[in-house]
Amino acid sequence: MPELPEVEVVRAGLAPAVTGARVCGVTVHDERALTRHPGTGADFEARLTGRTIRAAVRRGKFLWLPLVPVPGEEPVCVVAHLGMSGQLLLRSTGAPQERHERVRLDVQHPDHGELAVVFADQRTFGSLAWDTLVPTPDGAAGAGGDDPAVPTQVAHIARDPLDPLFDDSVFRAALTRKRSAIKRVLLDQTVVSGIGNIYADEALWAARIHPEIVAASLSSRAARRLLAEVRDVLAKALAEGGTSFDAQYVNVNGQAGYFAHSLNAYGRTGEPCPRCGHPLVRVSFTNRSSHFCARCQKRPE
DNA sequence: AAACCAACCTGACTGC
DNA sequence: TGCAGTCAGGTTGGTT
Repeated sequence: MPELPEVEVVRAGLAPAVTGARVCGVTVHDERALTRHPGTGADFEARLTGRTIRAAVRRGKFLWLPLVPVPGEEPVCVVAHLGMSGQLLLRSTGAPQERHERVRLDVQHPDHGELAVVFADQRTFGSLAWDTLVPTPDGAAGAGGDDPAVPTQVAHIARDPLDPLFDDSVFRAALTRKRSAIKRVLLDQTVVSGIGNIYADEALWAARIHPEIVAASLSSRAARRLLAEVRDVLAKALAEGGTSFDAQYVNVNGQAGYFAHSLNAYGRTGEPCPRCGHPLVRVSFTNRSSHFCARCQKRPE
């Protein structure tokens, strides 16, 4: 379930279960889930076993679990990315293996007892990895009111639009320097993080902006409107538990989100635009699809 | 430096 | 029933 709202739903579900919990066992079923881990599966298991989780933190679509420090060691964490089909599930200890289970952490929580944290991932684009925490590039606090640190793998990722320290004027200034299509810029995680194909299409539809307009050609007013719509759609989707089209995209308890019912453009090819009634179109774009209303979202001649 | 594309995977669905 | 082709929520690393 992998754009900002879905990852935040997972983070929020994970946090109370893992904060303060001790990892008493790690099982790597499939090393393809560790493509971003610097060592083998056995190395991952050995490093993590016996450690205590301090929090569950997110930036954009990345999620990480900082570990309680060991004296003399640099700050470390387990960093997770769900890719296209990754899930983090909370299960009872000893629960049967999930269909696409790749890694299992058995944890012991001082208040909640034993629990299994299962990483399942059909397409294996997601991953878990051991990583060190480094100071945030801007020196300010990381996500979730945590300390000013991010995993090295996340250092290049911009703050997301729901981060209180996201700088709107820096974002708008970046747009004026980009000659590529506005949708491509929205999907560039080094400019603004957390937005994927669904919410890019939804925000552009809401702001009445054609996805292929050159970013730099947007007026300051249009850029402000777009950012406001990005925030609005992310917040609404989060409130609805995220977007689920099938059983792949679920929270830590395996439940789907409801936002698919509220989509205005994404996946609605041929249906009438909810605003003007003109049929929505799907256009191939960057090896994926854009959905929009050609009447409401005019491309300049 | 910025922009683009192929590659990494599995599974569901469509049309012949 | 089978088989080929298409599509799916993302990121990276290499090439222009």
